[in-house]
Amino acid sequence: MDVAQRLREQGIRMTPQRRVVCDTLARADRHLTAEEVHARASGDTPELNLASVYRTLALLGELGLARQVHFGDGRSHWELAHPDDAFHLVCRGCGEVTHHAGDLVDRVRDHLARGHGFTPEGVDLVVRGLCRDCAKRPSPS
Amino acid sequence: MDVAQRLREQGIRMTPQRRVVCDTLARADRHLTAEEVHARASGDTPELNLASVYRTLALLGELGLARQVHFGDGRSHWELAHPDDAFHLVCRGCGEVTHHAGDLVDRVRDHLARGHGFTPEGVDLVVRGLCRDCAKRPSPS
DNA sequence: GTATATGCAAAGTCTTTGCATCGTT
DNA sequence: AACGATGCAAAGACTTTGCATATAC
Repeated sequence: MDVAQRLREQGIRMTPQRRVVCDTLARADRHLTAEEVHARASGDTPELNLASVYRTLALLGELGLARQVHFGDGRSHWELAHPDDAFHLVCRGCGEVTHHAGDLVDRVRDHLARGHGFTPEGVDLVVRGLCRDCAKRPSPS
Repeated sequence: MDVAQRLREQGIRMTPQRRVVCDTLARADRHLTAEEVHARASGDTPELNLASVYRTLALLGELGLARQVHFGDGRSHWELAHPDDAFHLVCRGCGEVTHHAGDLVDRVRDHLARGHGFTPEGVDLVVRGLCRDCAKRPSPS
């Protein structure tokens, strides 16, 4: 975890709480809400307050170390920032969220870069629908 | 406005409040939050409660007549559903949100349709960055 | 006339903030 | 030792809900 270093460079302190939040995100198999980070991390050593989770997630976001994703359920979901710009498939049936690799996000960037005058900084691509398994079953809606 | 008809088909009643919300969305130059719809519509004839705005927007969303977009500011923004699947450019500088036409959203659909087992129902593509004007000025961050 | 929609106010979620205390540097 | 981070609790922002009343069909 080079987060400690990144923090030190910025004159920001590393604390057990921040470490736990980072580790939890790193270990996560999927995107976590603040509440979920808190739940998973509370098993760990230090007491961890939900407010601190929110503060840490915001901090990681500002530093570009974590990314906030909106799936349309009214909450924020977080993941460690990836170098590759995958996008998200959210299944309406089982709620599963999967990454989908591809160059689509890059293509969006390229497209905009070509004389449209808009400088893209972040691309959020979320596709909602039904995953293979849920499409087979009788539709949940 | 054929919304009245669409509602009747579903056995749902048309009311002045619902009409006002639809008209407000139709007249809107941009995506409106529930609060904004309420503010703009309150000048109109009937009393209009914010709760009814929320209820109407949800209804229109279910019927596929309006679309809910998340710009990452914690609120929902609404627009009448377009036939064309444009995506959204959100400027970090001035907050302006513009539609950007193109076949990118269609390409996402096509891509997924080709043997990935995921049935896309809705594609949310939001690009955050700086618009032409704001990019010229000293960066706001 | 009847079932549905509205208004109002209260409650619910998710998130942020103020402030005293604790802990990293 | 000093300043930033945490915990706690309270407040804030947005949205939903319960219930009596009004109203579209």
